Amino acid sequence: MNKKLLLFDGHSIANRAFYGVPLLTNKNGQYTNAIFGFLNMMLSIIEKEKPDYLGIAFDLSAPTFRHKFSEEYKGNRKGMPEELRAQMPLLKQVLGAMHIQIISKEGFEADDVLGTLAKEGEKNGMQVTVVSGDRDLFQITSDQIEIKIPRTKKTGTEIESFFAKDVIETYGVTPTEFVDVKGLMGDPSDNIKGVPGIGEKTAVKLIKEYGSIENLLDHVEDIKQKKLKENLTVYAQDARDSKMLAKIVCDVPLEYSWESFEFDLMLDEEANELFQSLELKSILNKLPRKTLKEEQAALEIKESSLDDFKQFLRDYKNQTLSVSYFLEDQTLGMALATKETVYYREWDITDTQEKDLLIEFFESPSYIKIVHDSKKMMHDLIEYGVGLANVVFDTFIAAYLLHPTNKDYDLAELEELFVGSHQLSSEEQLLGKGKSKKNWTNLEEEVRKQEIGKRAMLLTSMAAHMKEKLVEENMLTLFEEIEMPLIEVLFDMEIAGISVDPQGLKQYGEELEALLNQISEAIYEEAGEVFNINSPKQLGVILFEKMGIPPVKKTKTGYSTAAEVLEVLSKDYPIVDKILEYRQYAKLKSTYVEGLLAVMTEQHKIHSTFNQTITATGRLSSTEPNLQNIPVKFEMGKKIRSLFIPSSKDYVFLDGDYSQIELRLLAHISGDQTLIDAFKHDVDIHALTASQVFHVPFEEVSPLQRSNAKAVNFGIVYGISAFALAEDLRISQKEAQRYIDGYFTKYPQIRDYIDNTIAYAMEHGYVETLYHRKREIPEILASNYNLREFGKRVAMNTPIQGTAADLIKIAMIRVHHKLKALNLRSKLILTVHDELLIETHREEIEVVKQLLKEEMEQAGQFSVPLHVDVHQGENWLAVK
DNA sequence: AACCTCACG
DNA sequence: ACGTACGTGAGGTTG
Repeated sequence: MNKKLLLFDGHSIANRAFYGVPLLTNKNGQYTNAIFGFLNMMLSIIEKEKPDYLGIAFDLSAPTFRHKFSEEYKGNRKGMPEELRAQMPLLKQVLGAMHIQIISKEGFEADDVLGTLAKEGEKNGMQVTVVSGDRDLFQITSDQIEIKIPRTKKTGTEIESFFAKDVIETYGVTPTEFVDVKGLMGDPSDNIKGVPGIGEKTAVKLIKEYGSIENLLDHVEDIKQKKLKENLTVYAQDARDSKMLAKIVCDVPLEYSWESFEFDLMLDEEANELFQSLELKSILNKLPRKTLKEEQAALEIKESSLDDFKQFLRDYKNQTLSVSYFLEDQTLGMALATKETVYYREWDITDTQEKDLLIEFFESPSYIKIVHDSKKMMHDLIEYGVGLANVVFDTFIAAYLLHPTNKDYDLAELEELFVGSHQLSSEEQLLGKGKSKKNWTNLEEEVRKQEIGKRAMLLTSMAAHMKEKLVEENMLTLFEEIEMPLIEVLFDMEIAGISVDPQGLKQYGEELEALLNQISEAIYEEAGEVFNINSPKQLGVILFEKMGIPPVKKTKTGYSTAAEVLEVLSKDYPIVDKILEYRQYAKLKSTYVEGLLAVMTEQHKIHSTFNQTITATGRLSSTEPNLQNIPVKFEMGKKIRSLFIPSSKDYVFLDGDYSQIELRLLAHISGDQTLIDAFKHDVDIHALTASQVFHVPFEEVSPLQRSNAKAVNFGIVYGISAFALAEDLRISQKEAQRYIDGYFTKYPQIRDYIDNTIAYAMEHGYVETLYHRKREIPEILASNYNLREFGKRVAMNTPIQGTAADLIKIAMIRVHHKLKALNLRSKLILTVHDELLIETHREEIEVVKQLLKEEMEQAGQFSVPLHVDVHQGENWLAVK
C-alpha cells in the first residue's frame, strides 16, 4: 500500500473556517470559531482519508517577496479581521500541542511549501492530498496529487476534489498549463496583472492552442485578432512576469524527515489542558487522551487471583465501593474503588467458580455500591443470572436530578461538571461512536484496566460531590426516597414486560394494508397521478399547486399538511378526507403494528425501557417501544390497545389512573379556595369552569361549553396565552382573552400562583416541585421575547407536571413494595404518567384493587383529595 | 441530521 | 410588530 500524505493550507483553511462557523468565545473572551472549524475539518478529513503523514503549512507573517495573497484575504492580509488574527497563533499552538507538523519557510508562501512537499511525496510514491481554499494549487495536481477545496453550504460542508483529470475536465487545460492561463488572465486578488483584455475564456483558448505563454509569445504573429495581438506584444513582459508570480515553487529548500509528519491524535496533558481552556468540548470528545504515567502510578491498581479477590471481599465488607465495568462476550472487566484504592480484574462470567464469587459480591447487601446507571448494570448482569443489590448511590440518577435538562450524562462530562478535573477519556474518545464502534476488548488490556479503573475512582469522588450538592439543594430525600428506590421498580417492570396477541397484531396489519391500498388508489385517482402520500412535500404540491386548494398554514419549509390544516379543508375537498384516513392507517401500521412486531420477543412479550433521566420535569419516558403513546382515542387505534393482554389466562389487568391530577395539584399549590372546594366536593371541574367563563348557571352548561372550558383548563396548566387558546378552539384571540379573564375572575389565586411562580423563576433561575425536584429556566431572563415567554410557560407548568411525576413515582414504589411484601403474584408492568397497570392474578384481584387505589390516593397529602379510578379488564383497552 | 407529522399524558 | 400552548418517542422523507 502506498503511504498517504495529507497537507493543509493553514491560513486558507482557518480563513474558511472563520467565515463558516459563527463567532465563538470561551469564558475568557478568546475567539475560537476558526480553531474549532479548522480542527473539525481536519479531523473529518483525517477520518475519511486515514493518512500516514500529516502536515500544516503556514505563511510566515513577514511579507514574502511576491506579495501574493490568497483570494480570500482580498489582496491585503491587513484586511484579516482582528477576531481571526487573534486565533492564528493559538491555532498553531493547538496544532503544536497535538504534535502535528507545522511547516513554513522564510521567503516562501504556504503554496510553495505545499507544492514542494506534494511533489516530494509523489516522488516517494505517496498518495498526496492537499486541502486548501486556493484554486491556484490546481497546477500541482497529478494522478497522485489531489487538491481538496472545502465549500461551506447551507447544508453543511461539501468538499470538492480535484486530480489532474478533474482539472482538465473542468478548465480544459492541464495542470501545468493552468499557470499559463493564470499568467495571461491575471488575478487581481493575488496582485497578478496578466494581459489586458484577456479573461478566462481567451486565456484558456490561447493556452490550449499554444501550450504555454512562451510559445504563444514566440508565435504572436499568427494571432489574427488585431487588438489581442497588440496587447500580447505590448504586455509580453507582464505576461512572463505574471506567469512567474502565478507559478508555485516546487523546489523550496526544506529540511524535514517524513517521520516528523507522523501523527497521533491521542492528547497528552498539555493538549488536554489547552482544549479545556478553549472549551472545545465536542472536539475533545472525539479525541482519546493519553494516560499519564503519574496517573497510572496513582491508580496502583490491584489485580490478582480469585483467592486475592476473596481476601479483598473480606477486607472491604460493609464498606462503600464504586463499581465500573465493561461486559463483552462473557468478559466482565470490573474495577472496584474506595477513596484510597482501586481493584481491577477481568472475569469469565460464565465460569461457575468465578460467577459464584461475583454473585457473592454483587448480590450481597454487605457490599455497598456506587454505580453509574445501575438499571443498565442490572440488565447486563441478569443475562448471566447475576443480580445486583444495595446500590446506594447511582451517579447517573444524581446527575439527572442536579441537571435534568442535560441531553446525556457522559462520565467525562460529569467529571468536569462535578469534580472539575479532566482525567477521563469519554467512551466516544476510546471506542468511537456510531457504526464503527469498537469494543472494549479491542483495546489493550492495560488501557482497559486504566480506563475502567479511572472510572471507578471517579465515581467515588463524584458521588461525594453530588451528595453534598443534593443536601445543599434540599434534594437528598427526593434522591434517596424516590429516585433510587424507583430504579428497581422500573427494572422489574422492564423484565416483566407486557404480552401482546401476535396473531391479532399481524392480522390487523394485513387489514390496514388492504385499507391503505384501497385509499391510495382513490387518492391517486383524484390527484390524477401517483405520488408518495407520506411525503408532506409531494402532498403539498399535489394539494396546493396542482389541485389549487388554498393553503391554510405554512411551515418553515413549505405548506403545512398537518391534520389540523387538512381538517379545515376536508369539508370542501373529498381527497383531503381520504388523506387524513390514509395518514391514520399508515401511522397505525408502521408505528404500532410493525413497530411492535419488531420488538416483540418469541414469547410474544414487549419489554420497553423506562428512562429515568430524560425529561426536564421528572416524568419517565418509555422507549423501544414507547408504551406511553399507544392509541386510545380513536376507534381504529383502540384495536391496537386491545391487543395488549395478560400473559396467561390466570391473570387480568387492573388499571389505576389519577383523575384530574394536574388540576388537583394546581388547586393545592395555588391554594385557590374555589378550586379546592370544587375538588373537595367532587364537582365536575370543566363544567364549573364553563359556567363561569360562559356566564351560565352550572346546570345549564352545554357539552360544547364544557369541552371548551376543558381546553381552558388544559391551557392554564400549559401556561396559557390567548393566541394559543384561540388557535385551539378556533375562536378569535379577543374571545379567547375573554375566556381567560373569566377564568381568572373565578379562580383569582391561580393568577397569583402564575405571577408568583414566574417572579420566583426570574429571581432564582429555577422552579421546583412540592418534592423539591428542580428545573433551571435560563430562558426566563433571555432578551429574546419568544424564549422568555417560553420560560414563563415552563415556570408555571413544571411545578405541576413535575409534582404529578413525583407523586406517581411514590405510588409506584409503594405499590411495588406492597405487592412484594404480601408475596403476591401480581406485577406492576406499566406506567403512563398518571396511570399504573398491574397484571393481576385472578385470585388476588380484590386485594390488589384495594392496594392500588389506596397507595395511589395516599401517595401524598394535599388540601384536595386525590381520586383514582381502578378498572379491571381482559386487555388494556377494556380497563379504560 | 433535520424536519414534519402524529401517537400519548 | 412579532409568534407561542407543557412533556415525550417514533417513523417517514429529504438534503
